[in-house]
Amino acid sequence: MPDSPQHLHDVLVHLRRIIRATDLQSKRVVKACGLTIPQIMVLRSIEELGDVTVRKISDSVSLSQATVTTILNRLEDRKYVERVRAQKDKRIVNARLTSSGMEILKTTPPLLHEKFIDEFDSLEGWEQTQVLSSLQRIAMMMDAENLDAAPLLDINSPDALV
Amino acid sequence: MPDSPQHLHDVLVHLRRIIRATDLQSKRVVKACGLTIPQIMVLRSIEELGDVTVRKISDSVSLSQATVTTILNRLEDRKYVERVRAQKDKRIVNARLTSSGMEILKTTPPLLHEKFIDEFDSLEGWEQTQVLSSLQRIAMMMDAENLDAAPLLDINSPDALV
DNA sequence: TGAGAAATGTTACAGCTCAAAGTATAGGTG
DNA sequence: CACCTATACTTTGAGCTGTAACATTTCTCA
Repeated sequence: MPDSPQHLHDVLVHLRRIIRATDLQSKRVVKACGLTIPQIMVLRSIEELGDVTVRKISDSVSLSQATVTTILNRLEDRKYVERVRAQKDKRIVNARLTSSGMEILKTTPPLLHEKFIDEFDSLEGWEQTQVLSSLQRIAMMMDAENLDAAPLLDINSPDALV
Repeated sequence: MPDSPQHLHDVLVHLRRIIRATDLQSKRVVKACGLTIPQIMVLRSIEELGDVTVRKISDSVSLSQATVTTILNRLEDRKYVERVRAQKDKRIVNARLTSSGMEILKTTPPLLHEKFIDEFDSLEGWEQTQVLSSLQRIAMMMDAENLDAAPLLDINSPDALV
């Protein structure tokens, strides 16, 4: 008989450790290149999507619109990003990388700690898949916005893993 | 052949979604009981450990000492917690729940979203185990402080979980 | 056409989070 | 005792994060 309350407590503990590790890694990355992880994620998102609205960035990096706005403020202050208001619909603001923005992106280190990358790489393929699918499963289960998303996923079926 | 870079990117994306979901859940909890998740975790930690030092709380909830101090400040302002300086060693501060603190703890909702709890409960035992061990694995791999911690853990053995 | 609803983004605010610097105390060694 | 180091905690500063309230613009439909 599974001890769910205990498991749920353990889930909480591990999540906290993961969140903390992420914060610590962000500090390390700042020391290495002067940008935080969220800043880099926003920059990369702009690089990948081209001129892009705040809303799209926000979806792409899983941050609220307000958070993206404040991050963009800082990036704009530092001339890594320009805001361009759309002609057609003046509500819309498009973010665009400056040349400095493109340059600085080249200097950014990996966003996951080297230790993580090494250990993840050293896992067997099926282990990587398992970790990834568990992570995805947790992300979906925690996502209270999309209440119906869960049934769609079926990565955990044993067949998919071999 | 596993596509590690892609997997690592996916790891990052899922982690961000999980962190965001945690933030959103904290806001929901605040509305329900007036306390944030970190505040509740600190209160619970004190409840569980009795009079306890800042350092021990910090270890127990995976937050830096500085963060725990600021959380304690707020909890003390609201009379949920008292600080008591130790007689023997005056550097040490022990945190203690007040009676209001004990009361408020009884009103706190679960820290994981109900949707998560339901879905987690509905998983097969082995699936819960797999999710949990993946989570633990990730937490360990991300923990750059304890470089040697990984080999110690053996929670993955099936016996421990059934 | 004109009022209200909807969409896009920003601002205000409160709280979380860390590292680094600072304060106070304790312990050890000459 | 005097100094030096280590420990426990707090303060400071900067950034992240969300919600709610706001301004602006666009859309809808009567």
